[in-house]
Amino acid sequence: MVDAALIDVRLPDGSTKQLPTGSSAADLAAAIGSRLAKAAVAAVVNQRETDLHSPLSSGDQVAIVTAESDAGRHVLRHSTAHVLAQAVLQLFPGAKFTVGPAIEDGFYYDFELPGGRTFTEEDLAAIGTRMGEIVAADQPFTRLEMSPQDALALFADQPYKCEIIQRVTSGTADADDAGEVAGGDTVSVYRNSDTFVDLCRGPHVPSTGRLPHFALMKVAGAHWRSNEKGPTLQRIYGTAWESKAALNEHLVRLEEAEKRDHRRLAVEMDLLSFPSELGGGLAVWHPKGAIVRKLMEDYSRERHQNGGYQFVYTPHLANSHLFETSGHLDFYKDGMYPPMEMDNGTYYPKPMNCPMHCLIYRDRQRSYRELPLRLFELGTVYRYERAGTLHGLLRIRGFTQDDSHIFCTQEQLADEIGSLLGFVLSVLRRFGFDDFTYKLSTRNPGKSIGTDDMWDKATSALRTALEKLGVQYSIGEGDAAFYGPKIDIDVRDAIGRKWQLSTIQADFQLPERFGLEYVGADNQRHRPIMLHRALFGSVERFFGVLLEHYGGSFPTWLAPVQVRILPVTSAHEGHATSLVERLVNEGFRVDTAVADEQLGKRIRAAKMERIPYVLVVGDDDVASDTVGVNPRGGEVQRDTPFASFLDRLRADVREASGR
RNA sequence: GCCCGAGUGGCUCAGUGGUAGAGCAACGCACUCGUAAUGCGUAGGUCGCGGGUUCGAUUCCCGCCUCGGGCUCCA
Repeated sequence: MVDAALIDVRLPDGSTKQLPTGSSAADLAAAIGSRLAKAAVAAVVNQRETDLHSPLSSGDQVAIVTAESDAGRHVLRHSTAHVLAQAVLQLFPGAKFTVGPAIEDGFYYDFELPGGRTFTEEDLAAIGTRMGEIVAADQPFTRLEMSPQDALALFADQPYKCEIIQRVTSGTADADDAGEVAGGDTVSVYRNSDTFVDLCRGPHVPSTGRLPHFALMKVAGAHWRSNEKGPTLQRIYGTAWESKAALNEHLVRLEEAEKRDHRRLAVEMDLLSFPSELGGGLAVWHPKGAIVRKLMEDYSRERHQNGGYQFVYTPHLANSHLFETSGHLDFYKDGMYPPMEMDNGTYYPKPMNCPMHCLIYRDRQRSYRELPLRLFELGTVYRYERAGTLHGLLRIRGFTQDDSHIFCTQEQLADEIGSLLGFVLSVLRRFGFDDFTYKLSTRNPGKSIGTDDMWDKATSALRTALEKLGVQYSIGEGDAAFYGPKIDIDVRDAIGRKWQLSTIQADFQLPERFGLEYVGADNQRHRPIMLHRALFGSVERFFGVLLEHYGGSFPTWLAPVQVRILPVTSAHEGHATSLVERLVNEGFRVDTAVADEQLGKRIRAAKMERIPYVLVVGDDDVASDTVGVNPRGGEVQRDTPFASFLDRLRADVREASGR
């Protein structure tokens, strides 16, 4: 006998809870506990996200979404975007609002202001203040569902909202629209007040009073529906969190990231520069940056040498025929530097090294016994990146790839990719990265060449390698290069940011286009498969990422200056110089600073330069061949025998470099 | 490429319709010092570039360049 006044709902832990008929998810949360009720922002009922106050039915599977979960923050941010929109519409009569989704760490909302007005910093402050008032007013988020016709009438003076409604009704909605509506023949809207209502699928927090921990971050231009030719809108970025502490933590993280900005550190540490006389996106390396880069490259060469690679060199320019053969001129002409007309031909700076490596392969007949043939080059390429996209070392026009092309047989493919993955990870680990994520990118039919069969084989070889490695990976549908599928490896840095670095790409197309062959054991001609792969990706970009990862404090094996020796007074300068010599003879990078400034000041200068070891030598040290060791981030140790310090230094370098 | 913002000594920044200032860095002198800033002094800028308005522009206007934040793009 079922009590009609009660319903049973199922909870995530498998238990059931009995509630009065007509109870909402909010009532359920309250019935479970007051802490949960306080943290609840939305609910998942039968796998569908919904508002906290939507009524439950018997048999529903219900999970409460709390503010400190990823899903909960997403709801907070999306709701805060509505508060932002309300504030802007109030403060800027005639403003049109478009879309305002939650994004990683925050949200944005795009507007069109009357007369092409733009937001200023002062506007941002005023908008923030008005948002605070809306939060204080604790307006409810009330969901309403209506027909598209009624919705069009409701948003009659909001052309962007009408466009979204029309697109959804006509069945041409895309991912941009999906967050905005309920789907089907019903349009859902959320009303906050008599004057503010926004098109939205939801869910939302119960009321604006739940949203006090927000901050507006910046204003930017953006295009309607991401279309470069569409209207330019004014975008406001903001962030919102479940607590004051979480918001502050986020702001501190941003500050930390700013301190680590590689462009700032590169100037501060005198590593490299971008002279405007050179042109945008082109860097020159100063001695201190160059030494670090050389060490990185040396390490790379050593690993490749031991990994069965053969080194090659190729020129920076090539006749246009080469890039016609490779297909680059068909697919990436816009991204290539413009051509030079010379003698009887047209020449282009190379955007990639692979065509030239194909020519090396094709120079003579190859036997299956030579495969896999692994060619390696630190090859400098030039790509015409659009002016607005350049960004320090991370997006640059002239850069050097640690580029390898591996020619192998179909049968060798899966194994080769497998061992490549291991090789890539082991090299990255030496640079302090140990948190990786993997993405398998698949074919984009409109932007690729080759047969389905080729693509299927290559894709499954990559997938097999990932599965053998036993790692989680995501699929980038349609993200592949035009010539084949790929695996991209992202690393997470010291402060948790993700960077895309390494890539392994299968290529059935270039061997075809260049007519590459090998003679098999069967004495027949076969077509090899080619793998493109880069570990650093671009040496410049990798250097920039490393600089941010280490915050400028390079590990000892990479530090431009590893040891600075400071004589306490001029009387100890001779001794300091002899220690420099002893360490230089051991292959270390060491210098000294004469005693014409006070010791404290010289120590401070060395610390600011992030030198791993500062050695102080005075009377006692001269007498007994000891040093005072002041290590970066450690405790000062007086009277350390020089020989012990030398051991420590050697161990430090060996450990950090993995050699 | 598009939208917004910014360009003042090597760096960080102040300032004004009447041809510019601070701190740090550099250099010089004195101090010779035991673990994150000794004192005094000197030098250094055609105020991003070009044009216009003005008796006079670093300042106001226009164009360009470079940089920054986004959009788009990223083989």
